[in-house]
This record gives sequence, structure tokens and C-alpha cells, in this order.
Amino acid sequence: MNYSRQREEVMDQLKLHHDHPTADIIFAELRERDPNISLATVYRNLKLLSEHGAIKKLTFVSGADHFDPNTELHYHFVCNECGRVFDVPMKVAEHLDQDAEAFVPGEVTGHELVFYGVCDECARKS
Amino acid sequence: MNYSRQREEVMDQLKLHHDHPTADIIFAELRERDPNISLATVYRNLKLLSEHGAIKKLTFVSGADHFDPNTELHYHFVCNECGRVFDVPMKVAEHLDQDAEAFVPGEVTGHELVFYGVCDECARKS
DNA sequence: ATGAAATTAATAATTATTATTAATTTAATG
DNA sequence: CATTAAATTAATAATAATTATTAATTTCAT
Ligand SMILES: [Mn+2]
Ligand SMILES: [Mn+2]
Ligand SMILES: [Zn+2]
Ligand SMILES: [Zn+2]
Repeated sequence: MNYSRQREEVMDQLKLHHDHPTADIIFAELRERDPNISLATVYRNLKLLSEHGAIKKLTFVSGADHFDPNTELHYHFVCNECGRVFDVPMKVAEHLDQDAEAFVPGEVTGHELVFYGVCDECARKS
Repeated sequence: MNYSRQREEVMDQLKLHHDHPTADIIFAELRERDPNISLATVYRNLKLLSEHGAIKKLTFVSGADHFDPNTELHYHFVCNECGRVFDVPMKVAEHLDQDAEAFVPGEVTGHELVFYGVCDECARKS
């Protein structure tokens, strides 16, 4: 993987976020500093970076994928109203993979845990 | 929600599955018995049925949504090679929602837990 | 400096899903 | 049973998210 200015920009911009942005958000932000960068370039580099394990792709029940610069195993909370994605800094249940292994026709290498609910802000509105 | 023959067919066909099919698989199967059923009808009814809680929509890291006639809370194992989705009949960790609540800016109403790995069949092939 | 391989911007294509619409079906009511 | 308004359908168009194509540019080992 050669160096590219655009890839570095994508990585740097994502690292500024703690709110798990989508590709189009990163694109919109980069466009302000680099008005020639292409949306396909943002998608391609987010894909490459996640395939190389430099970032993490997060897929939830609907809409576009989200991206996380934090590749440590940790959990997320998704608001069913506004769709925002929050980190859940609780202790990771490492034992889960072993627990599951006994019930699975294969080898378990990891897990993802997502909590759903309504965030305080949305609860206040209704 | 009025009765419709097509909706009943979608529900019945999904209930025959233990392998979490996608909309296009249900469509292909129904077409054999009912050659006039439309793909949009399958999508619309899967959406309606899951909104009414009669079935469960499952979204994983890539590709199309999967559907599950079992609405009880339970976990899944996805093979990273073939993409197949297996049930994981381990005990459900009900306490997780309460554990998470302390770390979350909102109210947690549920969670989804997905295990990833390689199924035995795919492991044998490589 | 040279040149092969990698990357880009622009755009086309693809995939999964939802929306539109005119025709048909359902089900409540007289 | 006949009437009729609302729900549903098949067919198809449209949309949203993402990936592929391509010609031009950039990177980087030699
Ligand atoms: Mn995170
Ligand atoms: Mn299941
Ligand atoms: Zn919210
Ligand atoms: Zn497999």
C-alpha cells in the first residue's frame, strides 16, 4: 500500500471524531479543505483502511456504515430515534467467545455487541 | 393490517427456514409456487412483518439483510468465509442491558450480540 | 531520471431497498 | 348478496449506498 495524501486525510479526519461518522460525513468535511477529493476515494480508502485493520467498520440495523478510528474491542449504543452511535466503555466480556464456541459449528474469533435504546436528548424531546 | 395471501406465503416460507434467508431467497422460493408474486411484495411484507414484531430483521457487516422467524432474543454466529448465519443457543445475558446502562447517555432497551469466525465447512476447505 | 505499480477524480454501474401507480382484493356495512 | 372504501398487489421507477471502470497523475524502487 503506497502512501497517498488523500488516504492520510481520510485517516486524520476520522481520528478527529468520537461519534462514528459515515463516509459521506467524512467526505463533506474533507471537501472544505481539499475541494477536489472524490467521494469514491473516501469510500475506497475507508474500505482499504478497515481491511488493513487500521480502522473499524460498524454496521447497524439501517442506513450507511459507520467508521470508528478506535480498533480496540469495545461496544456501542445506538439511539433508535436519532441513529447516533455512542461508545459504551464497559468492561469487555472476553469469555463470551469461549462460551459461544460450544454452541457453534465453527471457530469463533470475535464478537460484536450493540445496545439499542433511546438517548437522553431524544427522550427529552418526546 | 388486512389479510393477504402473499403476506401469508412470505411468513410461511420464512418459517420453513432455520438458516436466516435474505429477501431474494424467499422471493426465489415463492416464485416456484406462485409465479406472479413480486419481489417488491416480498420486501414490503418482510418489512411490515418485522415492524409488527412477527419476525426479526438481522443486519450483519455486509450485504443484504437476513430474516429470522424466531423473535425470541437469541444470538448468531456469522461465518466470515461463506456468510452463513447460525443460531447460537447459549444462555442470553439479560444483565448486559443493565450493565451497559451505567455507561450510556440514554435508556437501553435491548442488545444484539453477533459472533464472527469460520464455520467448520469453510475451515475444512482451506 | 525512468518506469512499473499504485492511486486519483470523475463517472458509470451495481446492489439492496423503497416509492409510485393503476388494477385487484379485502372486509365492513346496508 | 351488493356496494364501496381501504388495503394490497404486480410492475416498474426511483433512491441510497457502495463498488467498478478508466484515463490521468503520483509514488517510489531502481
Ligand atoms: Mn466506538
Ligand atoms: Mn436466529
Ligand atoms: Zn437520540
Ligand atoms: Zn463458512
